[in-house]
Amino acid sequence: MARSRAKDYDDKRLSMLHRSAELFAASGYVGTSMNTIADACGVSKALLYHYYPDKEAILFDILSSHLAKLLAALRKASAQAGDPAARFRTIVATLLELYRHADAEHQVQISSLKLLPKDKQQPLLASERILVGIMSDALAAAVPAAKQKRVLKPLTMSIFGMLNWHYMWFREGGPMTRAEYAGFVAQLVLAGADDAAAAATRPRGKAKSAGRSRQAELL
Amino acid sequence: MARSRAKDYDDKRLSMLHRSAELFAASGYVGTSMNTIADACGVSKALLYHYYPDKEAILFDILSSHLAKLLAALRKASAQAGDPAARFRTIVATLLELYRHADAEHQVQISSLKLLPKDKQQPLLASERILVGIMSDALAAAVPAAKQKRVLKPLTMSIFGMLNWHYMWFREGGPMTRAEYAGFVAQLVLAGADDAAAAATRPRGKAKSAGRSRQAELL
DNA sequence: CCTACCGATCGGTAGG
DNA sequence: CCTACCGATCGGTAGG
Repeated sequence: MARSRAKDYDDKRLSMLHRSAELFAASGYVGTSMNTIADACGVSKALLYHYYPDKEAILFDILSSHLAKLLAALRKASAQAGDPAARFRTIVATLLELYRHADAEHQVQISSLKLLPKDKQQPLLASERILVGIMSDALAAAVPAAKQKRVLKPLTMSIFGMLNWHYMWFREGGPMTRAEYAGFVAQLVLAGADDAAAAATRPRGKAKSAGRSRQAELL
Repeated sequence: MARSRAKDYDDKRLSMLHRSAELFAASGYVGTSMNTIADACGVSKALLYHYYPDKEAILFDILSSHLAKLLAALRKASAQAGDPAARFRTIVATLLELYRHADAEHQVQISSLKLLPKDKQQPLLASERILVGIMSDALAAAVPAAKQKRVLKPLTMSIFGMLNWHYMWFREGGPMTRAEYAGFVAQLVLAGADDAAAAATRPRGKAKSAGRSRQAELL
């Protein structure tokens, strides 16, 4: 029964990984002891050390499996057929949907990735950069202004800002569904980015309204 | 010389507070020891305990003085004369400008406020709620769609998402100045929010372009 | 304002 | 001889 044993082993490992992420998210990485993790997972500390050589390996596994999931899904979404705007919308919706059960992993990524030694950070940061690149490429195809070099990065990071901040306030059963909020963010960008890019070239300008600045852009 | 003694005391306290925020931002609250803080500030641990009764008091002071600064500046900005769009732009620019020298405090707010006991969190969360309220009010006045109850919170939090995420990527000397990025964010919202609000009512819709969805909104 | 410490708890490992 | 695990405890360091 080596096969089913291995499966149990992996199920248990994944469940321990998620529980650890929840504890790290709530109390911080250093603030969560191996004893606490073991207790919360209902295993002995010795068993915990059977799965992971040390605490750092747990943190690394949380982040690398989280980022691997995001990367696989966004690669798939960005390869879909259809026009650039639809592809951009799909990428935004896919990312927000992936966050549904990964709030803890997401918070750990934000606040604890930097606690790893540099050499363990490196492959994780590389994955993050690829994710950003997928979003940037989709934007450059879907939004005219995003083709300007000075606009692409701020616009890309604005979208990650909106999506990556959602864990702070978004609640299931709130004013919008998850899919609705994804549509909201995507459309905010599709409808507003060109105007925003024009506005950012003259930050001291006293444009009286969005309408006026839209006209200015069209000149 | 009680006066200048008091001044020195306060200068020293503020400088220790900022240095502590930097250490907390880099290594986490639990991951930063009182010995490390004392060494980094060039004082003995005993002197550190002369300024603060315990480690928790340092964290609380970092957050409460940071939030007090934000609150005072945003109250002033929201009281300015002018049309609603200009006031909204000013609020966004003010917030981003305040973040210029407060990256560490900002990161500590995001990742360590929750480590305080509930009763110490409470006044800080109340300040955060007032900040959100100032932004919401400015939005409701400047953006037609923001008057819809289901739109106001997601839109408000999208703006905080963009602004509060900037520490992750924004660098002085990058593609945009701070003021330019503030103008970019404000205009993205002013030009795109009404479209976005319309899009979020039918997230599965396959609108072919921003133009089409703008028309749909006007019907 | 320092050195010398404390009770407790940390991450990690022993024997079986 | 291996793996999967346990109760107990190691040497060092934390906040105070």
